[in-house]
Amino acid sequence: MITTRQLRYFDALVRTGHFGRAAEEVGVSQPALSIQIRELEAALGGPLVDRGTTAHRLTPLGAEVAARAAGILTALRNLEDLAFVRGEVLTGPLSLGIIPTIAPYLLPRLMPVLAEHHPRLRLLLREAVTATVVDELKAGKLDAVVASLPLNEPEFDEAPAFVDRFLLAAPAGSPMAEAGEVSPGEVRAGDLLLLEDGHCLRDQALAVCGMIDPRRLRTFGATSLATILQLVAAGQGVTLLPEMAIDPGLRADRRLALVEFTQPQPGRTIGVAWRKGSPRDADFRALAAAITAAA
Amino acid sequence: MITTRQLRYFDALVRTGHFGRAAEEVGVSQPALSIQIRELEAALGGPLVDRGTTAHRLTPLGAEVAARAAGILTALRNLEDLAFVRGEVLTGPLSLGIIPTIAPYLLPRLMPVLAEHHPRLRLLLREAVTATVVDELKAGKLDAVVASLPLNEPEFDEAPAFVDRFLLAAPAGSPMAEAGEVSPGEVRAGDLLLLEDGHCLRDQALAVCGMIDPRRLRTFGATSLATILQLVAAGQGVTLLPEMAIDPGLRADRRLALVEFTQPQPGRTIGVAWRKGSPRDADFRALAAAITAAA
DNA sequence: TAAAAATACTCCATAGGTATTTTAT
DNA sequence: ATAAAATACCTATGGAGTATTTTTA
Repeated sequence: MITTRQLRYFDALVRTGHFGRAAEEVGVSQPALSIQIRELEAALGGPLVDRGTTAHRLTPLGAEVAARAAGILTALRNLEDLAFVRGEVLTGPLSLGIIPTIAPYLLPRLMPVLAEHHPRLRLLLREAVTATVVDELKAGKLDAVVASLPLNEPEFDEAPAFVDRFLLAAPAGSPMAEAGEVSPGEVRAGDLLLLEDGHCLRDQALAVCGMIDPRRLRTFGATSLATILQLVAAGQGVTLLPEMAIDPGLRADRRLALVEFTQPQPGRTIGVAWRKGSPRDADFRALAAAITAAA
Repeated sequence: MITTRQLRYFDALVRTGHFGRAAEEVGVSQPALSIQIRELEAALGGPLVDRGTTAHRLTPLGAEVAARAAGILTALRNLEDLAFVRGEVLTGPLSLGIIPTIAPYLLPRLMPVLAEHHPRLRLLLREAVTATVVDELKAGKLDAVVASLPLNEPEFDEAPAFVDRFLLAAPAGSPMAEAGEVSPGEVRAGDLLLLEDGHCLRDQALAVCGMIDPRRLRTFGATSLATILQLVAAGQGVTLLPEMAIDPGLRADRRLALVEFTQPQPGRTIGVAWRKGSPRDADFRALAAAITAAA
C-alpha cells in the first residue's frame, strides 16, 4: 500500500539528493525517512536510488516514480487548498513569492489596494530571484508568484497584470542623455551595467540590447537596482530601468537622465503565476487584477 | 494531512452512496470508515456529504473533492502498476474484463496464442456487459477490458485489434434468406430479435438498422447470442450476428441462413481499453496485437 | 577515517474492531 | 419501529525517535 507519506519523503529525497537533508526538510529523523523510502521500494518491487556514500542517482524506475509522485503530490496540494476556497475570494493565508526587481516598487502601491479590497487576506511574502520562487512554487512552499511573464513552465497557469516599459538610465550630460530617445541597439556592451546572475531583468536587458557574448560584459555584484543607479549617477555606465522603479526622488536626481526608447518600446509583462489546477485560481486572478489597479 | 486511506474510503462512499457498503467494499468496519470520512472533512474544512438516514447527497465541496480524489487514486494505481512492468511485456497477473458477445468466441482462439507467446501471463477474467466492465476499469478492479470500441471515455486509452463484420441470421427459407445480400434498412423492427438491455450489441444493431423508437421492439430476456440464434432457427425472427460468432456448427445448421449485408458492410471494432497513463500500456497494446493474431 | 545511510529497539499515536447509542424516517 | 451512522472504548499496528553499527569513498 503506497502512502502519501512515502511519496512526500521520496519527493524530498529526489529534490535534495540526500537522505539527511531530505529528512530535515520534511521534519523527521533520517532513519524515519530511510524506512519510508525502503517501504516505497518494497511496494514498487525494486530500488529507486543507487546509494553512493556521497552522491545518489535515481534508477530508471526511480525517475519514473519521481515524475508520477510529483504529479500526485501537486494534485494533493490542490485538494488541500480546497479548504481555503470557502467564502469570498482572497481571504486567509496566501504565500506569495515576488522577485527583487518588482517587490520594492510594487508592494508600496499594492498593499493599500489589498488592504482596502481584501481586508481578510493574510499575505506571507517571500522575495527571491525567479528561479528560486519558481522552484518553491513547484514544491508547494508558495501558493503563487509575482514575476515577469511568461515563465515557460507547462505546469503553471499565468495571469498578466500590466506591461512595465524599460527606459534607459544614463549619466546626465552623456551623449545618450542628450538624445531625446535612443534605440536598444545603440547601447554598447561595455557601457551596460547589469544585476548579478539569476535576475531575469539581467537576461531581459541582454535580450533587448541584442547581446549574446557574455565575455565583454561588466557585471557587478549588485543585487538591487538602487545600487546600479548609484553607479550610473557616478558616471560608470548606463542601465535598463523598468518604468515602475521610477519615483519622484529618482526624477529629482540631477546626476541621472532617463531616456525613452524608440518604438517599439521594450518592456516586461508583470503578472501572477500559480500551479495549474489549483482551486484557488480565482484568488490568483483577483490578485492580478489588484496588481493592475495598483500599477 | 490528507491520506490515501481517506481518499480511498471517500471514493468508495461516493460510488456506493452508503457508509456500510463502502466499508464492506474497502474491507473495514463501518465506524472505521466513518472516522476516516470525518477526518477528511476536518482536513477540508467542511462537510462532504449531506447525511440522510437512507440516502446521501454530496455537498458541492464533496463533489469537487470526489472528482479530484478519483484522479489522484487513478494516478496512484498507475504508480503501483509500475511494480509489474519489470522485465518483458505481458507477464504476471492481469485482470481483464470481456463483454459477453465477445468472450465465448474470442477466448478459445486467444488463449492458445497467449499461452504460446506470453507463457508467464496470468489472466484473471471477468465477463460482464460494457457498462459494468467500464465501471470496474475506472474503479481499478480491472486492468483492461476487451470490448467494442470506441467506448467514448476520455479517461481511457484504446487499441483496436480487428473489425468484426455483422451478418444477418434469418430462418432458412424466409425471403431474406433467399436474397444473396440485404441492406440494413430492410430489417423490420418487428422481426429483429435483440439481446436484453445493457449489451452494446443491442444498441449497435438498432443503430445499424436505423431504429430509434424503442416501443415497437421485441426484446427477450436472452443474455446470449446462442439463445437468440435458437429463436431465429425456430422462425421467431432475424438477428444481427457478429462474424466472429460463426463456427462450423452454426454453418451446418440447416434451419439458419447467414446473409451478408450490402456495402458498406456494418461491423464493430473490437479492441482493448485501459486507464490513460497506465505504465502497463505496452502490455495492453501487446494484448491487442495478440487478439489481432487470434482473430 | 569521516560522512552517510542502515539497524536495533523502544514508545506512542492512530487505525481498527466490537458493542452501544443516537438519529431520522 | 427500524435502518443507518455516530460514539465509546479497547487493542494492535506501524511510524518516529535515540543510539549504534555498517559501509564506502
